[in-house]
Amino acid sequence: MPKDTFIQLPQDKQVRVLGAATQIFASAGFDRADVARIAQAAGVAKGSIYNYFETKDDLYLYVCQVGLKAFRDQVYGTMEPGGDIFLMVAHMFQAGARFAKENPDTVRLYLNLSSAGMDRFAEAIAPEMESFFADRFKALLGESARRGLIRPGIDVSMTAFLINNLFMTLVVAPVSRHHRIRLRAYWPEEEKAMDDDRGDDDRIRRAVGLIHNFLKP
Amino acid sequence: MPKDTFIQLPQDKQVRVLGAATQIFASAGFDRADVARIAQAAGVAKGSIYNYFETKDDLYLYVCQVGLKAFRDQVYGTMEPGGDIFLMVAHMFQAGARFAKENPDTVRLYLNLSSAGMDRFAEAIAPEMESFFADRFKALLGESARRGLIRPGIDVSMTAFLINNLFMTLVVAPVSRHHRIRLRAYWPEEEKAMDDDRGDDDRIRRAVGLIHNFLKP
Amino acid sequence: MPKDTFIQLPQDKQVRVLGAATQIFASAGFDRADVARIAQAAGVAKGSIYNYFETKDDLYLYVCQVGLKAFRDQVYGTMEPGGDIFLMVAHMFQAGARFAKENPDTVRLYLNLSSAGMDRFAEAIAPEMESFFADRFKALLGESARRGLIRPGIDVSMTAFLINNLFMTLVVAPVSRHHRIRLRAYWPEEEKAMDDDRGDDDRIRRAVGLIHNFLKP
Amino acid sequence: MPKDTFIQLPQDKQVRVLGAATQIFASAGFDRADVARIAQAAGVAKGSIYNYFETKDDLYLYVCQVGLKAFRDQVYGTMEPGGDIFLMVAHMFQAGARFAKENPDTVRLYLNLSSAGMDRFAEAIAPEMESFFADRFKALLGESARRGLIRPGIDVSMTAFLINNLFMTLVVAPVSRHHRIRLRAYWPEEEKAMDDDRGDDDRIRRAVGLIHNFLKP
DNA sequence: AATGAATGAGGTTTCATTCAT
DNA sequence: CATGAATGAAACCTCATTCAT
Repeated sequence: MPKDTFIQLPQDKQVRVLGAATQIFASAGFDRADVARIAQAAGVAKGSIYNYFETKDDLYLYVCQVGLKAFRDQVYGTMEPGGDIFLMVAHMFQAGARFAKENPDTVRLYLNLSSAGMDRFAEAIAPEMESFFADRFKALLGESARRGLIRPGIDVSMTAFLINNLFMTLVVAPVSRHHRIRLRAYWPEEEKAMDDDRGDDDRIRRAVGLIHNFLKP
Repeated sequence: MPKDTFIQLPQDKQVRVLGAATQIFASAGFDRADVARIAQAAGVAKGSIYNYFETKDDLYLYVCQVGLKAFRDQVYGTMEPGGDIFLMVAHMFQAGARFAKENPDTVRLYLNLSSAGMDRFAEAIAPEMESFFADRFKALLGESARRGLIRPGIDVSMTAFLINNLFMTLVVAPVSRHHRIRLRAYWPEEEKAMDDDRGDDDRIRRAVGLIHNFLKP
Repeated sequence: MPKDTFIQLPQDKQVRVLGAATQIFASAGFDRADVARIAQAAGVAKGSIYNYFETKDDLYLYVCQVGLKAFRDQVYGTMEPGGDIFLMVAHMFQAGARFAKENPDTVRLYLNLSSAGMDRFAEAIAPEMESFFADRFKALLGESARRGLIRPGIDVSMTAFLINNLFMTLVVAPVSRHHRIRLRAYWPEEEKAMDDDRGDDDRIRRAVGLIHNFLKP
Repeated sequence: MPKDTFIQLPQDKQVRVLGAATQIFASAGFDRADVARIAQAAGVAKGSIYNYFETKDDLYLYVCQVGLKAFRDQVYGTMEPGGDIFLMVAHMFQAGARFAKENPDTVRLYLNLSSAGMDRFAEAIAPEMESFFADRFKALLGESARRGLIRPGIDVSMTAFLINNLFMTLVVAPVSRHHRIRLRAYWPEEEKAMDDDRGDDDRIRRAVGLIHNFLKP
């Protein structure tokens, strides 16, 4: 959805623009994000942004798409129906945690999709995005069940959904202030270590263990 | 956080203001919500809103607090450390589903807390809100474990967290367009019945069953 | 088309706003006219203009309507089917000339309706405006013919049109630079007296005489 | 006023640029006309326009001059002091009508000269343009009067002016929406046939007849 | 000479908040 | 206390013009 102009830009300028937009959209939210500030942060003129994208909406959409594609590649990239589901789950949570640590702003863009007034973006981005994981993981679960690698009689859709929920709440959500507060409500002893990711890592490891126990035959 | 003026208002006017604000904040989001439109929808003058609340922020905060208190009362209200945890979980999911169906806008206000630019509201509202359930449910789990009513050796914090997550994703989240899209990715056959709550109810019932199986000794 | 807010304004503020808008629209044209400058000239805040009118378009439309109504009242006001057509024509040209001298900006607004990009305004204003004179004058001509007061066998529509054209080119048009240049092409000896209206008055008197000769039986 | 660059361009590119500019200036008006869109419509780069002309103003001026020269050649071209004034008038109205039908955009450019904010263009174009006809026609009238071919004692300037006015309002003006609305006010029965030129042609024929009657001795 | 990306001033419109009535 | 007009700071977007390639 960028104009050709943007596509033909030198890579580094593209990166600067997307980076600035990601950062500002993620911290201010779509409405409070100022295109002029994005331009300034990217080191280009305000008008140039509009040479690259039709509207602020378009810019937001594209920034999301690019960010979430990177996320998908890094996190779900290796998922194949014939793969080992236990390895897969472990990889997914670890890769997700790494991605979230390195690109918290991108992850925030995803979280914003659930907010009021963002429906148009959710509509444009979410269907493909969410189906990507759902379809693959359901296939993987089905194939694993058929081969007797996991507990028989499992509800494939529900299981895939629950695992993804765990992923969302443990890996994705913690980039937001609100979810960190939630976590603190359950593990108040970690209050001091807000910026310490060991708590996160530990929780993730335990969640992965829990899933393994739940899945194994 | 309203001014005294608001407190001393006739009940019905208070209700009108809070209702209008809830509806407009929930559908437009905080930034796009127009104080003038809220006033108009409430049938009061724009200036009156500022007789009742210091700022738009304050109004938002109070609307959230009132809404979420109602939510809490209705959903978690009966939770006591000595109660039956199985009944409690069942009640919580059912009451939550009913509340969400009857007050989707209030639930949306809660969801918005996770968005970019809403940190100040999360900060003000979430700690008490989240602890309310976390503390009580952890106590209930602890007491139940001590009395041998649930499977021994359970990780209390993690279990409470997971159950709350399930609640969030199955009961709370579906009020948002984005989450409905997510659900459709896992249960695409329900595509036609987007507005049909039978799917929701069924998922919730199964989730409650799942929790029971997980908890029972 | 103004909002109620404008209608309920003190007369003098209404006058100031309409006056400023007329002046600036007339001198700069719709596109180059800056709402901020209109506000400033009217001594109100920029935002206030938008309390009074939905859009710049609406403001323009209303300014035209008010101005042209005044024009109509002053120039065509006394026209009645049973009146004396010779007196009527004389009055019309004299009153028109006076109005144009006293309110050149209003007259310019009318001239602008013929320009590219102004179709939407022409569409909204012209039909009623033009029919007002056309209908009345055709009725007057018809009645006069029936009573034998004017030359028989006259083409009523064409005659009304031609008289109105004369009015337009001699009375209305001279407020524009372009038409003054046209006039100079036909009466170059008056070059010195660009701001002198004696030339205008003289032409108008002669035109009225010409019409009388043409009409009289 | 184009740069040499433009003059040395292949004919067809010149034609494309002038055609595109004419079309867009005429439909959008000077201010709303976008140089980029003109370039695109002409199939040249935006920057190239500025290789051809100093400014947008210059482009507009030149487009007008070229268009109006064509108009003049086609309509007034054959006018000579010794010619037959009756033939001349008939030719002028017919040729004008044909030109307006074939080049309405060019004619619109002329009409725009009377608008607010276009004075600088009127100043540059109109004096020569208007004098061209005025001088020649006055000479023709004078010569005809001297030779006794037309009614004696005629007011040459006023007559030339009135004939030109008729030409303007019947031949030139109908390219504008506003003037078509005016026409409809006088001949409402033609409402259905807005795009039908028979009404125009008929009116023009009658006007020519009227002029002949007026002029003939 | 041709191209089209870059620029930034400028313009319309919105809206939280104030304040006189 | 209610009202709603007034305010002006932003914010999105446009576009004439420049300039490096």
